[in-house]
Amino acid sequence: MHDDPIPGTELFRNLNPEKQEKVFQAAVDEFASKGYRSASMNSLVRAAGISKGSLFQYFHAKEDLFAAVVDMAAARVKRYLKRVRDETAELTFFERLEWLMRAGFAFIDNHPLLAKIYFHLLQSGEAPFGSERIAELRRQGEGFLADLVRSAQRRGELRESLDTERISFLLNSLLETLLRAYYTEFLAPGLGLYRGDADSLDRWVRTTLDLIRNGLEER
Amino acid sequence: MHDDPIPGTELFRNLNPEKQEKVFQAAVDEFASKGYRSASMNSLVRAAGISKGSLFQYFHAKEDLFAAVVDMAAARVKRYLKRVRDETAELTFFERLEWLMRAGFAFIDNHPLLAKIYFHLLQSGEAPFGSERIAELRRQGEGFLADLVRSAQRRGELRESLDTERISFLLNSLLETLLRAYYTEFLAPGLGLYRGDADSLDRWVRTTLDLIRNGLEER
DNA sequence: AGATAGAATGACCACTTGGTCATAACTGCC
DNA sequence: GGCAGTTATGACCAAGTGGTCATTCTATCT
Repeated sequence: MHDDPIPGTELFRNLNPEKQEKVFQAAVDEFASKGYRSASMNSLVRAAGISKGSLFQYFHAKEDLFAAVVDMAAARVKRYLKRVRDETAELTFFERLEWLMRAGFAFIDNHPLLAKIYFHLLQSGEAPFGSERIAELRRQGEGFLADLVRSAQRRGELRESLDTERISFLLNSLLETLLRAYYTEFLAPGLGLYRGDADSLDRWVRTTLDLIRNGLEER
Repeated sequence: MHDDPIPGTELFRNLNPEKQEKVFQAAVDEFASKGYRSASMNSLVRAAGISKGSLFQYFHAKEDLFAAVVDMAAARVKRYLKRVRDETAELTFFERLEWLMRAGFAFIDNHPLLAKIYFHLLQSGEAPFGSERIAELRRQGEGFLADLVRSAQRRGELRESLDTERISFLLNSLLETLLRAYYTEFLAPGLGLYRGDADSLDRWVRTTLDLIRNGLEER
């Protein structure tokens, strides 16, 4: 369906797809559960059931393998953002935000490991490549939100006076926290967000949207 | 002024204060710049100018040393929260929030390394002890915000219908992101928050408070 | 069956890790 | 000075790291 370009050395790209998949999936598992630094090529190799020599013939270095995994995660996220944007073009700003949140939860349900890698990178900055790449990923997410805000302003749904860029950053921060807490145990202890069921997520979505829409002040 | 209890073994507690300070400061430096896992006792020992044997006589394990550093950071944060609460008791909710944010920036200016350790722990969960300790630190911060919200509700400043706990979580998320981005380069690329000057912080404070107070909807 | 090219292997390398412990150095007391 | 008790030291340990490469295996073609 989505022909992602195959990463790695020519040798790896010529491998039969099942073996490619097995190796790549083992890498995703390893990086998702331990992060870049603590991920171990030895344990990866053990899990994938191949020899260390082979792995290093498929990817020249740990760094390259991680970059390939991140590329894939980022591409998936981008596709999901694009889909939300296109499918909600006719809706109001707050309806679009709601869609975005629910699609985010669904994305985590469908790709829990990729989501973990993606958000972990965004939050920790722990990566072999420079932080420029990370900043770029952030801009991608916030730029998407900024587009939503601007087009809502044009339609008169949001106040014209808003500081679009800063507001997008703050919105992004709210959504990111929510999504991270959905799969991270200690982020929202006792608040029913971690692995929450549909009802619980519903309340979170409503509460968050209400804050963003109306603020807290009594009037 | 604040007599924090001295951590470590009896031997360490009997050391002359300058040496205590030298060792502890080296630990703070190391954990702040590398996080728990990647912090190296070898490099710490080098920086402190003592032998490895001595360090392990002062603290039995890396884990103990880290716990001592975290205890100190958490105690400082707690004191700073208490101070804000007491000194702003007469102000309105939004004035108090503003104080809280500005005091947060000042805290980072005064204790950049401790702040880094504290927030890194809260965000990454990377610690030798269980996540219960981390959850407890989170509850401390969010509980503080929840108190502010509730007392403002009693005074009629905020809507009664608010979901206090969830709102506190969201507010905490906003403030935490802002403070983290103040000392982290890649979190808000190109938005003038990282190491921002007084004017820039001013805009951020105003924009954030405006969102929290009024929301985004045109009315 | 034999030759050849391509792929798989794991012993091996230099290096780092947290932690130990026999020994050495220093201290105050008689 | 000689002794005793305390503190400092760094060589050493087992385990782990990312990465290499000479060797072996395997599949294909003649």
